[in-house]
Amino acid sequence: MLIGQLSIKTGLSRDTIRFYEKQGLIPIGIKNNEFNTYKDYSNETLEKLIIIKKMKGFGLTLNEISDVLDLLDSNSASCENVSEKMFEKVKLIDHKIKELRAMKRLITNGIKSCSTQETESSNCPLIFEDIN
Amino acid sequence: MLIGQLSIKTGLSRDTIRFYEKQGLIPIGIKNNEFNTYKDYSNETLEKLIIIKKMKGFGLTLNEISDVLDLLDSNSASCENVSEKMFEKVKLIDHKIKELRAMKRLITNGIKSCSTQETESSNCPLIFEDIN
DNA sequence: ATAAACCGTAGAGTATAGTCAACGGTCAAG
DNA sequence: CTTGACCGTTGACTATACTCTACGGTTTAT
Repeated sequence: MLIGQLSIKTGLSRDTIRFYEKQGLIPIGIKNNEFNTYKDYSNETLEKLIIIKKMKGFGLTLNEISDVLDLLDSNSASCENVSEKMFEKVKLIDHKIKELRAMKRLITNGIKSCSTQETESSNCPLIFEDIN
Repeated sequence: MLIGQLSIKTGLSRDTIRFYEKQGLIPIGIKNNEFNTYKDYSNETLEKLIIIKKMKGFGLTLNEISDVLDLLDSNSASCENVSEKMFEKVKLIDHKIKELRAMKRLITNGIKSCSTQETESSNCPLIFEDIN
């Protein structure tokens, strides 16, 4: 099928599909018409795009999605292998959450030490004092 | 002082300092030597750079830091105003944490439904089935 | 005198994930 | 037969925060 059909069926824009094509997430469409330069895409490509959409919904980056699609291509997209990849992502998410919580603690501690000062000063210690 | 001194005193690279200068976070150094094109930076600029470093430690973006420095420039860097800015950031952080937790839930639910299947299939439902 | 160290500017490159515009060929409908 | 809808490619642009290179002038030390 042509890229327009792919776009309608997936809800992805043509530009986005072409971008994924260029990134190697989906195979390059085949030009098999002797009268034009239109590319033809297979049902497998459509399925890959649907998978990409789902994985994006999980918050995976395109690189991470690429890894999952590689499993598919090597016929090793078993629950075990896929779960493993997904678990790696969960660990990354946990790490980011920890970072954000540390950041928040740092700031709220700063605010606390700050609000005990008189508010009239235009030299708030939160920005002037050494890192606490 | 010259940029090299600024760099030594802050631990920021010259390139980074020049980048901040171009971004308007610090004022542009003044060329006041008639024999060269070297720029001179004030102590206020040095202090701003130190503040930038501290705010980066809090995880603020350069845009957010710019807002804080603006408070400083308008002589309104009171605890109240600074705390308000910081609290905005905390709200953003909370929002991101929520997003990440939702992402994690989605994935772990997927993994759970997946691991109940036999692991031999190379068509893991986690990537093939409709979004659950 | 010359080499090292420093200063300046402009512009390209990094990663992420597209989006948009320009330009040109093709296909289907009225 | 022409208009609109579709297709292709290339390249620029968005935001974030730098980093690096190239090129050329200056200052300092030996």
